[in-house]
Amino acid sequence: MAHDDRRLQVLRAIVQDYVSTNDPVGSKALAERHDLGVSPATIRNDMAVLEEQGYITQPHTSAGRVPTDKGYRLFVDRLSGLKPLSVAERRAIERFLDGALDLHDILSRTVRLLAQLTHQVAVVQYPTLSRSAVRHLEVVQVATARLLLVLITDTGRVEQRLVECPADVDRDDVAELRALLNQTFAGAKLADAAGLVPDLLETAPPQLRRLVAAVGAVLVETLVEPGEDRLVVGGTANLARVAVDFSGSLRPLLEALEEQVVVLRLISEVDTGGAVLVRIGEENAHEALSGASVVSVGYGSGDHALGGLGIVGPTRMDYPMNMAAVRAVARYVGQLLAES
Amino acid sequence: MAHDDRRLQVLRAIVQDYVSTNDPVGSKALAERHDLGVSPATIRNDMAVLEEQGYITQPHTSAGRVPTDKGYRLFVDRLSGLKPLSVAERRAIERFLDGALDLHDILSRTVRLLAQLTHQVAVVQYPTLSRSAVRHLEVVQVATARLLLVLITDTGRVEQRLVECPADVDRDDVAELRALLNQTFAGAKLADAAGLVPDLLETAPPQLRRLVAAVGAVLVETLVEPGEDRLVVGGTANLARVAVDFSGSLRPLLEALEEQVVVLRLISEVDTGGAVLVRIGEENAHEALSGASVVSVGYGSGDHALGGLGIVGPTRMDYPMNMAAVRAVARYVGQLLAES
DNA sequence: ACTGGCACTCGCACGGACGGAGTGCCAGTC
DNA sequence: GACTGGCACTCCGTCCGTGCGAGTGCCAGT
Repeated sequence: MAHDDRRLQVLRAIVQDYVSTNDPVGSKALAERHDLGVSPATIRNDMAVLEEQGYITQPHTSAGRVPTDKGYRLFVDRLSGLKPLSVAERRAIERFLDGALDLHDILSRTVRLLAQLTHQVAVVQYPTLSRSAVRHLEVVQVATARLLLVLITDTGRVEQRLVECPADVDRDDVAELRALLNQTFAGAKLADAAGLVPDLLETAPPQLRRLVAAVGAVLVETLVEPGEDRLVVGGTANLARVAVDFSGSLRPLLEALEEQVVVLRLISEVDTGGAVLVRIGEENAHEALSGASVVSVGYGSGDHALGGLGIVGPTRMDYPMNMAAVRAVARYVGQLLAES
Repeated sequence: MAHDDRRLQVLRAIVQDYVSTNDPVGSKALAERHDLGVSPATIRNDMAVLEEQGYITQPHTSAGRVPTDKGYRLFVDRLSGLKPLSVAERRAIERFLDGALDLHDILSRTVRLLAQLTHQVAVVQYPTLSRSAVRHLEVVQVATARLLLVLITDTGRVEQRLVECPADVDRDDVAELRALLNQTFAGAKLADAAGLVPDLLETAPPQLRRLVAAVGAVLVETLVEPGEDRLVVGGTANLARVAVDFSGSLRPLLEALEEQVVVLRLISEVDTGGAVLVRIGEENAHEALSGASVVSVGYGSGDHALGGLGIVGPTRMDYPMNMAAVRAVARYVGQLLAES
């Protein structure tokens, strides 16, 4: 119907204006700035309906309208695509990320890049261990009864753990252990690797048994423990700029970012195949994020995701732009990790 | 002289009161809360002198007095010691740091601990490479003409670099290279290690020459490049609590923390033997820190420092407490790193 | 050298008035 | 039936004037 359609245009216009001006938007201003082809009075009627349906609200009687979470949701789902990045922005992505030295460098550049592109807080998750594969296992003897186990994955991540051995360890045994470990695990997905440990125990030569048991235990712990999933956070300075959107108190949000609970949101979406996920305001279960939106997407090489990255900002944000930026950066990072 | 002495007591009282209340402190309140043994009128005279000398100032006529940077400096240098930590605080340090898994874990725990103890932003520098020694060098062949060089230091830091080789590499050569590298570098201070590369080139068997040259180049780069000095920052949420001290705008400070220029301040003091360094307000050359103070100290095992750690907060902070906390944490971290 | 008293200065909180932006509703028009 | 112009109303934000309280500087007295 003609009405419904125009009403959605009105909603879109409200979201766009409100995002750019931060002022509740009134019917008159709307009629002036957008070619809706109707008078303010008509727009007022549409607004009344939109308000009744819960898409917009008034901060107080006789103020302009402001989108609700539900309004942003509709806007994101049906009223906006992804705003294509400018050439300058695309070039910035390449310039920023090329020449990274190692994994940590890639991720910290990514987070700075995202923060700069979107002017929001950027969050990047380290590649999940379980989705990558073992490239190499290294064993270094650091004391007579102490080994350092270093796990190198095909995503360039390096994990290290100290292993306390039950007894003094022979040099030759270390070499043999190293060979045995690599023979067993090289190329295995980390998710599967833990399951190989029992086999390893069986096939190990007798004199290595106890050693393998100790190392195996630590290895399993390293492989399955997802608590160590690290996060890189950047751009918190951008929060100061939009402090007004958070009713003055940045505290809970900063705390949440440090607690790294946000990562749970980022993680819970890796299965979707490359779609950008937007969580708006109250949709974020966590209370500290009730005034914030999270735009996230999984990155990875090829079909499976290695981790998530995204941004956190006020619900009043430029969704089309941010969604495009997040997706573009994720794609580029995915490529980069596939190469190295 | 009696006057001078009492004037300093007055300054100390002003700093203490102002730090705890955040209100400009007046002569009457001062006389009530402290046993200075004189009347408010006398205190007023002292205050007038202190103001003339530049130790305190009035926000506006007929308000109380507030310490200047110079006033805080005098307070720190001559009027306060380090407030001993409570038993609970000491215990918290142990509880927090014991059981750390690896270097990154130690440092991120440290930064959280410091932030929690001081209620300020905490900053910890990764151990400087040049001060630590090589524990092990690992070479992993990741493609026919591509090696991954992993450097493990005695402080538990792991650095990794890809090496592009001039030609395909033989498996046996990799093993020989590994042995050669460890034989040459094991135990060497990283600062000295770069100097050993030429020797290595001379003594290497002929068939390894080209390989050693490629690896050596990357190794030198890794050893001398101090730009990679990483920083762990935490407790930024604490800034929100003291936002009022920064005239409302946290922006520059947050930006400075992200730019990691603060590390320069932290680094520039490692030579001093364990003394806590305090930089107050304008003493920090960087403009964004003009309203902030930095309390820092070097940490390390034994005589030489491995890196710096400290806190950043408003000039209006509890210096005795924060200095004590920073020193205690640095000592504990130093011990911890010496053990592992 | 210190003290009590006193006049003076300001900043700040309170409160009323005002203007403006925006709304809802209604009668009129195409 | 959908849209429009007009109108009365509401309410927020701002401005301004006032009063109060805290604090000071100075001075005369002990």
